[in-house]
Amino acid sequence: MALGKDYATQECSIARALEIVGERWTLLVVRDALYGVRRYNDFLVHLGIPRAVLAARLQTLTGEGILEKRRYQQSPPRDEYVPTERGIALWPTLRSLGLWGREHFTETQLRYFRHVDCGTEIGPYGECPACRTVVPIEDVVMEPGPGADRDPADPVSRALLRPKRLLEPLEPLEAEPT
Amino acid sequence: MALGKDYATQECSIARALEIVGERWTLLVVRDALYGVRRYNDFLVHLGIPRAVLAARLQTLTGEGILEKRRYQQSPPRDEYVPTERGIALWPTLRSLGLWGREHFTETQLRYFRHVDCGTEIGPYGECPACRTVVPIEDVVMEPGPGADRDPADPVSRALLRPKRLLEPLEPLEAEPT
DNA sequence: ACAGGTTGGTTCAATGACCGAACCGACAAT
DNA sequence: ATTGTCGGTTCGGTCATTGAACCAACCTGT
Repeated sequence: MALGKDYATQECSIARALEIVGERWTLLVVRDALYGVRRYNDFLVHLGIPRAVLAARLQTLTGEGILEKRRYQQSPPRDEYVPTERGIALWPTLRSLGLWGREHFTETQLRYFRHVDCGTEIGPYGECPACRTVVPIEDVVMEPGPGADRDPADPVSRALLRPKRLLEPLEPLEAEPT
Repeated sequence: MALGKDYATQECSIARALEIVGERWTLLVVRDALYGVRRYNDFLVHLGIPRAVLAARLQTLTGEGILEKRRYQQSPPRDEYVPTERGIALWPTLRSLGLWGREHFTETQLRYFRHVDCGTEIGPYGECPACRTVVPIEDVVMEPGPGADRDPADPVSRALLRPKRLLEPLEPLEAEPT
């Protein structure tokens, strides 16, 4: 993570994890990837991240096996970045970080996460309180909450406004009627 | 968090959380606080963090209500930094981040976390698999695993080597016999 | 054939965060 | 009076981040 790059003296898996995903923007890139963002330009407009930083982060994330760069069309050559198992494994951390942020620093709820089978909101440990099972990430549906901006500027935010499963790519991104 | 300081365009509780605890060192300071570190100097030697950065982090953490600065002796005036409820609420996030780091980037286990009532190792969701309950942080005992350094240089690491409950202050810190 | 747009980058100067070392003030012990 | 400890602050140098500009490959429309 920047500068010293490592937490040299730390003998700790938390420090180890932070060396990899602790840099600025990194976890937000992973979050977006789990939300279904795949393409360089979509990350760019959704995050408002400087291009150089995005390129650097995508490179280290693919280097660490958290995202995978995958060619999805030959001409013109276009790549997408897809979360690997290792990236997906960050979901509990991101969920609990988001929960903490919401409970302590946000007035209104910005998004709901629900169990696709029953519509129940996911509990604090990632479980469905109704079904009493841990909900795998691909069975989580995300939808906007009362605090969400109904008319965001960028098309990616707008696409994320309609309910969708996590991990499901946000492909079509059809042009809007003005 | 540094530079832009905020993730301006992000309307997201994860981004909000990262604005507060996403800076370099911050989460390691909180981790140490949960492990029982209380005093400026103990953070300093245990983390190997620059003094100025530590001072800055402690200030923002107390400012955000994550740690509380508390005078514990009058002369000479000495303060300790204690995690508040808001700081304690970061435990699930830190635990799951550490779990991710261990599973994906570490060969040997550096620490065990066990349920004090039964000695069972805490499960991936913070639960005790034997008792089938979520274990509150003060009922978690931390002890070194096979990968831990048996003879670390700084006294704080050495104090953390013997099993102790989380949150329990690591006070005495007796001088060592040479 | 050519202009212009889209995508996915790289380069660069300026800014700001972080680093380590030095310094400082309050107090205690000798 | 000197030395040591604790909890900082200050400071110059280094390194990461930023935003803007540039670039190359390819496509589309005319």
